[in-house]
Amino acid sequence: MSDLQPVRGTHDFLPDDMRRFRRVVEIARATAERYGYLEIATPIFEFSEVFKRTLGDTSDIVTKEMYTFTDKGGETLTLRPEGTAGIMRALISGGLRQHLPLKYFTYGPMFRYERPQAGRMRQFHQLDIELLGVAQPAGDVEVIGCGAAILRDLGLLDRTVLELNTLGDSESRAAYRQALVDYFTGHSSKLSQDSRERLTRNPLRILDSKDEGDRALIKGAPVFGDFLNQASSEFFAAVQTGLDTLGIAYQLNPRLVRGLDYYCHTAFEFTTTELGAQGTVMAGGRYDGLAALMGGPATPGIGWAAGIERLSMMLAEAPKARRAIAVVPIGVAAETKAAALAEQLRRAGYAIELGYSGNLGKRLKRADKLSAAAAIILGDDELAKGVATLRDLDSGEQTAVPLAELEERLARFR
RNA sequence: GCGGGCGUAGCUCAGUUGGUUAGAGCGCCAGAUUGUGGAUCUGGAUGUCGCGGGUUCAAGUCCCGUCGCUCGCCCCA
Repeated sequence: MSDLQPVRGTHDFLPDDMRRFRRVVEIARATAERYGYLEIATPIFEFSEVFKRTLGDTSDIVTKEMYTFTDKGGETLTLRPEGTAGIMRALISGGLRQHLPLKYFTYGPMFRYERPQAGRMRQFHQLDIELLGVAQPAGDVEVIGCGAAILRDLGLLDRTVLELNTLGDSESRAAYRQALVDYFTGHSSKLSQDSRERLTRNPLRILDSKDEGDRALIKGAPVFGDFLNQASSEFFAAVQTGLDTLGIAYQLNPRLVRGLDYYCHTAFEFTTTELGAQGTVMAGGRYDGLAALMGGPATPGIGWAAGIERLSMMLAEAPKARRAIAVVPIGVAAETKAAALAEQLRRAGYAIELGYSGNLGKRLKRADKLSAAAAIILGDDELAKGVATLRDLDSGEQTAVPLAELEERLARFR
């Protein structure tokens, strides 16, 4: 393996990629702010226990996908595979419970040792929204509504489908889980290899199997609705009513399951058919049991994570870079003057490109390549008269402008 | 972790049943144009043929391994 290759599953963000990335983050941040979510950031690594305890011993993330290492002090640390556990840790360790309810927005890199695929990287980036301390279904509705609003503001909402399900409370889920295990154990000889393993690890996952044989069996499987206790049913009904009120379209998907153990009640995913196998663009749910799982006081929570790269891929075009203005000196004397002028204009708020070498033609060519909006040409003729030649690079028109008036005459190229 | 497809110039690709110095378009550089970009014309440079090994007189081409990308499974955002 060459040292000059990027590490498998990582990639560089070049300016075009970075502008897409920033558009996603900036729109998400602005929209989340309108919903009252405040931006925070937590470390990208934590003590491994933070993730081990919360994500469940059987999840693939914990059993084979974590980037775990020992630091020089002998501590076992893990590069975060997801964002929620770190935020919950911050809530507990920072004594933030006294301020509940809390509404946080964050984004940043996550790390999972997975087989890379389009839309699936070993270092990838997520947006994250968490609403902590709200046990009411109104919280679920707001969190989903905020996610929908971000997708709408990105122009992507009508290219996704919101799938919705409930996992019930722990009592309902335990009963249903047992019923599923009983049912599938009775037919285990007909189950696929994958699903036989899921039977012990995460039986709910079998419902989501793509195997044809499994699907036939699933048709006869117990239905979760029959196992939801009254409280869980009412909670789910309230969430649906809330979404209806806001005019947020969704499809009920009884096979929608969460990968992580701490979820309960509402589970949802915004999915698209445009990204191949990695169709989930934003997903989340309620995690009332998480805080207790971490050893803190019980604190209800609901949130979602969205894949920034996946959203970026759906953006039709990279946003355009800001168009600069090129300062083009001709000759040694002008060169010095140009540097000073460039600095002056930058301080005044303009984006200035200063070619570093070459004659007039070369520098204009470079300005054109950068898609500069205008060029300020400074030569001996101009210096003698105390003017600059201002050239509009779109129309080709150019005029002599006294240096003292340059700043204001540039305003239309800002 | 499992299965399929693919790696030739910066990019998109061509390269006949193995056969001399590996090609095209786009892009890049230079000149036509020493004070005027985009268009055009002329010229130029592209390259460990992913990497390593094997077969052969001879390998971009065949075989094995490996790395990477990709599609699906798994998992998940």
